Amino acid sequence: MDSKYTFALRKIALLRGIEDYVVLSSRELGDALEMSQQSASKRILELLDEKLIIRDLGARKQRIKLTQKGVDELKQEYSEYRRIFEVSDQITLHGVVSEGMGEGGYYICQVGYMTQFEEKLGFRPFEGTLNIIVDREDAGKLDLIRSAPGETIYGFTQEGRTFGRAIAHKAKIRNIDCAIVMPDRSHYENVIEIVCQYHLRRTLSIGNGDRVEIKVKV
Amino acid sequence: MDSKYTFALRKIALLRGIEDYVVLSSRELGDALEMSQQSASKRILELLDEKLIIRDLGARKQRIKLTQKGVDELKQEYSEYRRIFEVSDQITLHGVVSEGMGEGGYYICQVGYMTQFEEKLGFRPFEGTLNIIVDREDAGKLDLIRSAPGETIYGFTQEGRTFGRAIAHKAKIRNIDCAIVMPDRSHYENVIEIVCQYHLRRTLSIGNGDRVEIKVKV
DNA sequence: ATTACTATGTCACGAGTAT
DNA sequence: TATACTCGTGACATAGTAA
Repeated sequence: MDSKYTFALRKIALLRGIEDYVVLSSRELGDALEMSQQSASKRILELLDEKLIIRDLGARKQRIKLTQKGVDELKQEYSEYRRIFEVSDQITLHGVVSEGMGEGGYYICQVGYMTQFEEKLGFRPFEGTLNIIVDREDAGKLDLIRSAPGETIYGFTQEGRTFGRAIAHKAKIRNIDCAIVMPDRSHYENVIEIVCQYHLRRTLSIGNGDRVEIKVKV
Repeated sequence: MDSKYTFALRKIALLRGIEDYVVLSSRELGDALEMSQQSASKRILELLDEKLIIRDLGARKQRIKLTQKGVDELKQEYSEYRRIFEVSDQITLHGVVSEGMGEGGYYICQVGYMTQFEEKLGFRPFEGTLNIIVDREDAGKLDLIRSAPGETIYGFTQEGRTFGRAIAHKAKIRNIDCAIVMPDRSHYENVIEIVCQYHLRRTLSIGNGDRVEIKVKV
């Protein structure tokens, strides 16, 4: 990706062009990018061509908004910066214990997953997962974790049913070894599932609504 | 600052060129930047010219390292990304209460400061500051706070002595209004000073070594 | 006021090559 | 092997201007 494009995208994003359309004339963008109105206009056309932004060209003023592709492009650069400046090899997530839908438990019990967990994480998980709703302010850390390699848990098919690929990241909760398991496809959710050798609710005496801290290795 | 320069700086930083010299041939940099060896060589000369990197040109291999100016340039872009993706209007700092040197208390008692605090923060500070050693993982948040406007507390001269300018950022500690006060010149320290209407150690029953959370408005 | 086309000038890129 | 020079080509920025 050309750095000229992300530079322009970043300036548009700073004007809140991620959440919604933002009124932005080519002159204003030119001022922000320290270039002429003509060049800014051309840059906008290029960004449109690359499908990094979409535009609502009204009679008098155009309104601009980043596409998902544009947002993803910026998130990738943001991840690079985090890798540069957050040198620590662990990321601390804060959140609260949630009921969850019990689904995770059903999935991880599948022998196709279990053997991989034992092999790649070094423990055989308790047959259930602990769901954590991660604090809004830590949502960015989830992207950072998603961009880390982790342990790949391969998918498989059993009795005609498909079980998808997942990525496990080794972690600790109150100094107990565990792992957070994320579906392969980025979900952009703020709920994570934790697998652990022990029954965490009982072992740590925690229940729904309790605040917890998870240290994820990256 | 040209986006081409920060793009190159970022790639060098990802190779750990912030902490120490990194062996990096012009061909390798060219590969990382998706450009020719010749252009990468030219880019290196430009970065040297702008004093964004320094180089140790050995007989066979050159070693490259970012200068402070180069690091600052990247930090500024990083702050922009944080402003984009950490949309919350408050930043939560974690840290532990520290003894401090008692200096802060002497400074803020000066009437030249006190009147400004009353006017700009809406309370008359208790005559002393609470020092917090901010967790290493939250160090980046301090940069983000420094890049926010805050309330400027002007310097003055009294009895031949100069009292410098400072920036106050409104904050809350356990839901009590307070403010963190930072010297104008970036110190890159991880200790912050908190001023508050009340004697925080007594009001909150906290002492040296206790963990606290401060929510700073930005 | 806008956006964006065309013409023109500048400079960035890379091939070839010297060191 | 390296780095980095010269130089031809073209991509990119801007001025002028149309719509």
